[in-house]
Amino acid sequence: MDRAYKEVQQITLAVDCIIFGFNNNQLEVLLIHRGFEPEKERWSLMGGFVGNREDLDAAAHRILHDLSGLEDVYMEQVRTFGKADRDPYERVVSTTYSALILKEQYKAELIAQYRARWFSIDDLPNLIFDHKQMIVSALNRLRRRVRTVPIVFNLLPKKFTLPQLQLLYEGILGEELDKRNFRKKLNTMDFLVKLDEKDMSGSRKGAYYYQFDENKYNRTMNFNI
Amino acid sequence: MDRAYKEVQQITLAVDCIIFGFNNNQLEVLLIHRGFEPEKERWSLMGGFVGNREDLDAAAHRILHDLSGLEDVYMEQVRTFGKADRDPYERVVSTTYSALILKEQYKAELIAQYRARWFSIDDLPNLIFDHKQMIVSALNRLRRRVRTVPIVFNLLPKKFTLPQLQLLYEGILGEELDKRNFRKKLNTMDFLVKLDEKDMSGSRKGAYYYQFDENKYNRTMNFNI
DNA sequence: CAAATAAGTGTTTTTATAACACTTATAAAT
DNA sequence: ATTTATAAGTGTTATAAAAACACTTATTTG
Repeated sequence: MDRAYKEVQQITLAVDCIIFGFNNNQLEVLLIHRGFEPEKERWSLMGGFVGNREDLDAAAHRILHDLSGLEDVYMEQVRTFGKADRDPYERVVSTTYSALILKEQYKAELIAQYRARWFSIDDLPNLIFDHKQMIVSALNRLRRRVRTVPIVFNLLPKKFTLPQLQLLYEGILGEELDKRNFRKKLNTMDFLVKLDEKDMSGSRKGAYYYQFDENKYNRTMNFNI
Repeated sequence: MDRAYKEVQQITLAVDCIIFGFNNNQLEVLLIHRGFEPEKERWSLMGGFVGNREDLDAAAHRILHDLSGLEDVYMEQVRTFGKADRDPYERVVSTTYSALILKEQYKAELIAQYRARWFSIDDLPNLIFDHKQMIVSALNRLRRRVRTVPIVFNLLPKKFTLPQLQLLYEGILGEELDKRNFRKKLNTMDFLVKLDEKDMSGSRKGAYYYQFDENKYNRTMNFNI
């Protein structure tokens, strides 16, 4: 191939995906148990290499799709890790992307195929390279973003209850929220639709289901938790 | 060289620096008039390529130093631009870093050497590739950051006046601030030291000089404009 | 029908932000 | 010397946002 900048060295470029899910009132990350070299039998993020004619964003989506079967997932670039020795085997610069998925959408057979597992963010295994740091920075970003952008609904089924939503926020933010203040805010923002169906599984009284109404949200784009 | 991931394509990796300065109550960006191909005679950010054994952050500092003569500059990674066709000559992925420098520290001979020029952010020339977008995203980040981290002092001399500081904030944020509220906030945060020397150049009354006291700031790390 | 349990609901207090106008120190002009 | 012009400096009130706080209700189970 022709090279316009001939003297310049080239570098292997990777994408690593921090895939967040939610379960048992805990924020979780999907990790794979590497059945291949290098670093065989250790845990790592889902990653892959960027093709020479491939957009960086597209590479992230392709890798996520290959490793999770998911398409059309909300994903954001986090940051690029470029220490020369971050991968001891070869110089690899890696850009991280973070995705929020509903765990049930993740295909069980892929879990088996990649020997993947969900880990609570409070209880991560030893990870290869700088993957721990990558998760930390993605989590920090997530904690900032969830307060101003309605992305948490990617982690919940279409119908969810307010206690569920609150537990999700508490799980992500790592702090407890006041039930009344939380609901008051949601109410004033006015993008949740109350159904007249109840989830009876979590309590005797039952909790009403709600849905996120994207159109209502788009009218104001006002979001602040 | 040995390659651990043999089948993987490699990509040219660049760093582009968005160097902000402040003058005439305006936030400015340093651009170079390219005297070389490709895109000769057009304006661009200061950039360069990442060496194969070089940390990404180090590359950013090296490039900044080469093109500005500056060392020990406060610099932050902004984001990575990776569209396959962003550089029409060759596939180049570029990570942007943003720096804030005091214009007077920038060596005049380098301005000549690189045919560089400061441009007000409200009046940018046509730029190559996606450099306009890069400036926009760095500016957005800067606007968020200046409110919670004391980085503006990089754009001011050691001794500065409160009117100067306020004009700087107004220039960065692109909005006017209330003088009394602005000063009240600074006062409660308590990291500025008032000198008993006045700057008489801007008014008849003269404005007291202040200094940023990093130790005082570090005690509370409380910053919010 | 009593007990247990999580869901649901408003008001008050506190804190932060926003709005607002006059006095003062000095240099320059007369 | 006196006046004039100019930007620097200074507090209070009003409004909005965030935080603190406790009881009632619907339903299941024993």
